[in-house]
Amino acid sequence: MSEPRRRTTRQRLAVDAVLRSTSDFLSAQQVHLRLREAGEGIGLATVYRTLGQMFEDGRLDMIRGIDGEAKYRFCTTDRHHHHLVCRECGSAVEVDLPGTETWMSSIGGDYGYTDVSHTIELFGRCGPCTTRAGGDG
Amino acid sequence: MSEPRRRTTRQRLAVDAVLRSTSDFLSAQQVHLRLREAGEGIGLATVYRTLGQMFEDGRLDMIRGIDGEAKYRFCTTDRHHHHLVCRECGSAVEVDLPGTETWMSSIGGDYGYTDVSHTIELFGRCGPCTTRAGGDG
DNA sequence: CTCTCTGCAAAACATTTGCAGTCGG
DNA sequence: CCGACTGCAAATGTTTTGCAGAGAG
Repeated sequence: MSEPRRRTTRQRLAVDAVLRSTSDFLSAQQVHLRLREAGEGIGLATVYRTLGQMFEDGRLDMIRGIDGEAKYRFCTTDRHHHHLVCRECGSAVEVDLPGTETWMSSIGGDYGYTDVSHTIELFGRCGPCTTRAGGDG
Repeated sequence: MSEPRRRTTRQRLAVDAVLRSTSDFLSAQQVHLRLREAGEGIGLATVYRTLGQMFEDGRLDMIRGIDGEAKYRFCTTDRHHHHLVCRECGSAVEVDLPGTETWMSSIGGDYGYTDVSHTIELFGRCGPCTTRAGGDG
């Protein structure tokens, strides 16, 4: 029942550092690539395992990209919140959707559902990318 | 430019029938399994291709399950809407979230984002499953 | 010393693609 | 007849797992 103790290893610190160095969501593959580029010797499997553990420990936010791959980022707050992610450059901002929690739960109740959770993801084009893209997609 | 003509084949009709026989979201694998069980000779690839085409033609709704796999269901309405899916049995109901479209767009605008789209998925435990599960999760 | 963590490669999965034969219109 | 459709299997790409050795506490 009790979760195993987590050790402080170089690999773990490296993954931690990569996530801290950006505010964007990164997939395990992306984290692994950055680590390799930085000269850190680390296996892909280790990155997957580490990310998964950090997520379970509640230290990371996880969203699913449009293709369904998991992407992670450090939690900025401990409150439940959502993200507005740029479809082009990947930058993301945390957005607060006041009243959503209550609203979603009540809707579930209307249909007789209990233990309702939700996934809300906003995708758009950020200011810089909008300017860059111009009027034609 | 013009999309290719779609032919009426036995396989296509079979996939169509499976989707019509339920109100739940089914993955390509699930559709394939049901077809096989029903004695329909059909390849997995064909199911994937057919489902993909039907989705492109706007005849199916697609959501991503918790594990990230694509699941499809017939569109009941042509309006944009969301789904409340039972985490245990997979049954789903379409829910209308009045004002959400406008709200989401305006939030995107607050952060300088344009062309904002959203993904909202509600997961819960339906009435029957709640009763069945009791107090222990 | 003990037990978690690591790396590598194979495994497990979902989904896509190449190709030659089939069949709808 | 023409070419879209089909099945199969190989190819892809992501994530998980088995196992023996390394290192944290």
